[in-house]
Amino acid sequence: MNPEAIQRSFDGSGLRCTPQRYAVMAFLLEHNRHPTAAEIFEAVNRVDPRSSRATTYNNLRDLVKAGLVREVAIEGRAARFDAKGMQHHHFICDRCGNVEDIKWYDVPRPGPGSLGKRVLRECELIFRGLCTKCAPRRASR
Amino acid sequence: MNPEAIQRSFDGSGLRCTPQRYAVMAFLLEHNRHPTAAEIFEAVNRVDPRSSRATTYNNLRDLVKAGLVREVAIEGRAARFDAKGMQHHHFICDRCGNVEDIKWYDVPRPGPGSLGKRVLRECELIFRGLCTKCAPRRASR
DNA sequence: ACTGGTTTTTAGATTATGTCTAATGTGAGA
DNA sequence: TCTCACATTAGACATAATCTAAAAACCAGT
Repeated sequence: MNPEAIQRSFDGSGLRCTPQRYAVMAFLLEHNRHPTAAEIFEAVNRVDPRSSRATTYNNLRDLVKAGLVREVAIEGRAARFDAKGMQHHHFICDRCGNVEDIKWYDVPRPGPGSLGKRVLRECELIFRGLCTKCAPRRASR
Repeated sequence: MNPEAIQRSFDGSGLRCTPQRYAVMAFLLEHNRHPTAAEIFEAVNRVDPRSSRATTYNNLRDLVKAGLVREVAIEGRAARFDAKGMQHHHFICDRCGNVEDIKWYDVPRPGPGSLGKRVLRECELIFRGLCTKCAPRRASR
């Protein structure tokens, strides 16, 4: 996604394109590392303009609410963030907690019988195990 | 699951069957409400014997490590716990954060091509939307 | 029953993560 | 230019969970 596209996605969600917000989005788009809020904060502050911690959290929240970014909660660790580019599934490493993308494929939805009156918005598949780096030393945590 | 079965499942994992640990497991088994650690702590302490907060957390961790209990991380909220009885999927409410069980059905696994050298342990499906209680007032958070 | 070693529990301090507050800054439209 | 809603900020605050160090419970072997 290029700068203008980021602009446009902000416009479409009624979000101003501030330098701080732009920096967060741009960082997420050019790293599919699924960083934590703390990592994003640090990264965008290694280059100007300076952004505060509160602003980083505010912007992440706004972007998630706008549907431009996905938040991934992980047991016992900080949440991770992920620009919603192409659809994909997630692989979460038991050992290091890193999140990696798995090529998207379609998932069968539950029958209306088991959903009842619930309103389904999305449906995500999460794989767990050991990532490429951790698999060799199949250690405990 | 009856008391002896709980005993046996503890034995099988090398965990002593202490009153505090038993209380946690029994509570999880008789409520499929997916309570938070705080709720479990409060609940087991409404009846004797008293269990401390640290012990509740310790025991939950032990049970998760032993594979008897599942932990479900939820964005912006406390983790929830779930005795692993029958296999099932999870529905997480966008509005109230409650977790509900969805009848299990088999999920296609990714091809070995997209997994690479990763070691797959499990594969869970998470549905999001509004639960039965929240669907009527389809509000924002 | 006593000993020694392991596991478990405990209260409270501590850490980690994220949110809130109140003041200040910024920019788009009248 | 004025105005007002939106953004940013530093630091206080809140919440969830973990850690620490000491005491207690438990078991196996004697």
